[in-house]
Amino acid sequence: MSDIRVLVVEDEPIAAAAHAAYIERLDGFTLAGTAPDGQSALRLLTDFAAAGNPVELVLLDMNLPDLHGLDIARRMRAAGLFADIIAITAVRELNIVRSAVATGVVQYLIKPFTYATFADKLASYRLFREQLAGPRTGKPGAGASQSDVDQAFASLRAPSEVSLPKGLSVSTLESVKDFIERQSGAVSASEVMAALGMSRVTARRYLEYLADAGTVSRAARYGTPGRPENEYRWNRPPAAARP
Amino acid sequence: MSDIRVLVVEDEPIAAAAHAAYIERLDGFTLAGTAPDGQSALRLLTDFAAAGNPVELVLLDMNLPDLHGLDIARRMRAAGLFADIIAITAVRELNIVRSAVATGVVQYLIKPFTYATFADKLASYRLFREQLAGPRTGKPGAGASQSDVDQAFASLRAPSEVSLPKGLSVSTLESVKDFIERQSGAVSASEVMAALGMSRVTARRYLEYLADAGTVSRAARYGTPGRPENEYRWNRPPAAARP
DNA sequence: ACCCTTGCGTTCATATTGGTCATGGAAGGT
DNA sequence: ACCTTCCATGACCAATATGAACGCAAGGGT
Repeated sequence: MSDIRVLVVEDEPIAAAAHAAYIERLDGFTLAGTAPDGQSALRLLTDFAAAGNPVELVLLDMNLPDLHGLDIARRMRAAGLFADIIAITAVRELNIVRSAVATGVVQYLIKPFTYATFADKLASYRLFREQLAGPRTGKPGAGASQSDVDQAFASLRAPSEVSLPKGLSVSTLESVKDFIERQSGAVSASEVMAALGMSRVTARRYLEYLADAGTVSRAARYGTPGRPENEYRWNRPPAAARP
Repeated sequence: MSDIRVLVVEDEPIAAAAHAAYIERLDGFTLAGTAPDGQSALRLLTDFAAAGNPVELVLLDMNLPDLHGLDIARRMRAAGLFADIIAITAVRELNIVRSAVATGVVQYLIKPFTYATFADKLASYRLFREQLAGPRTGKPGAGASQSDVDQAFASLRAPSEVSLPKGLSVSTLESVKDFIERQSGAVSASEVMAALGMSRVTARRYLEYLADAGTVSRAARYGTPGRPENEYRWNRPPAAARP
């Protein structure tokens, strides 16, 4: 099977270059081009399709200078462009997700994401494509059964598995991240311990990991007797993906 | 949450009546109308949307006298109609599935199907909608994390009893599901083991499958020494009214 | 200025559970 | 009656939060 042709749509040059580099690093994918805004993206897609060399997958940023990503998706469908779309966005609005799904968005990436997450999403998409191409070897083009379709859908929508350092669990990390994000100001390790019902050591270890990852920032808190306490504050996510 | 309004598009009167009856039998869904062909379906959708009472889900037969289902989906998107689509077809062509996904088809049913399959697909769609409405309690529109989106997508896929993974039996799964549903709070794998008289490995495997399918949610239980224990909670918010 | 108090950072060993592999036994087909 | 298939089980190893112990850096009293 030939490679899947990908178009990167991203207005920020740094992020666009990063995504393009990601694509070329991956096996089974080929970069068809990049576009900085919606109009040029639609023009590129139309040109490629007219040349008989259509783009099959679009990495689509939702926030573009001229058009919203959902508008681009809608115009693509109206123009008969059936490329699949992986949405990339920094706005974490859940109500957009449903509209995105309705316009044929197959994956949804929230910035900032790591390369592992990115690769995982694209790998699951490739698996989805492969399962649709030939679900069963003994059935030469006979047709698909319900379970074949189910399996293809399942591989497309399987949750990602991120690799964490030893000693940390995914669910605990999610709890801690969720708690810090809800707080308006900074939190200390003891406050996390009390709020989540975990031990001080555990809370501190996860906070330290998040500080190393850059998700939270760390500062000392003075003024109280005793050894100064570290306080952690949620960082606004940067616009670019972190590798 | 109010019911999900459904439009049935099917040219065969018998099948249309059957699907309509299915919808009305299901909890959480309301039949908005039926249409025998593509033109009337589009007109109905437009009228409902103009009346401020839009259809949220379309059961769309692929083979209609005037238009193909994919054409209807394409025109819907072009007209700005963002209703989700569950495709129903007798033609088992896999290459259509990809185009269907690109136009926002969330589920794919192959005729003939049983009522159980039908109900299962719609139940997973409803769970998807609920998770997008409020992914986590106590988070008033703060935003979604990557895992929230992943979980919503995961609930949309269909790993139901139609395609059980190897190593699981239907009867055991029913026992486990019944037990968890009866519990008010969360249960651990060990409690399921003790209550149902099965081994810990078996209990854990079924709980893990249910968590993966989105039927139950998984969380860590802290406070006790030793490795944290996973607790599983039935994932149904029917009476849990969120302020 | 010195020392004591205070509370957190840090480092282990420990207690449990999660995850995996190979085995046993039962059900159904031939 | 034999064989295949399939699911539950038991035992193993790996993983992860906890608790105690120790050290450290500030504040406050003398």
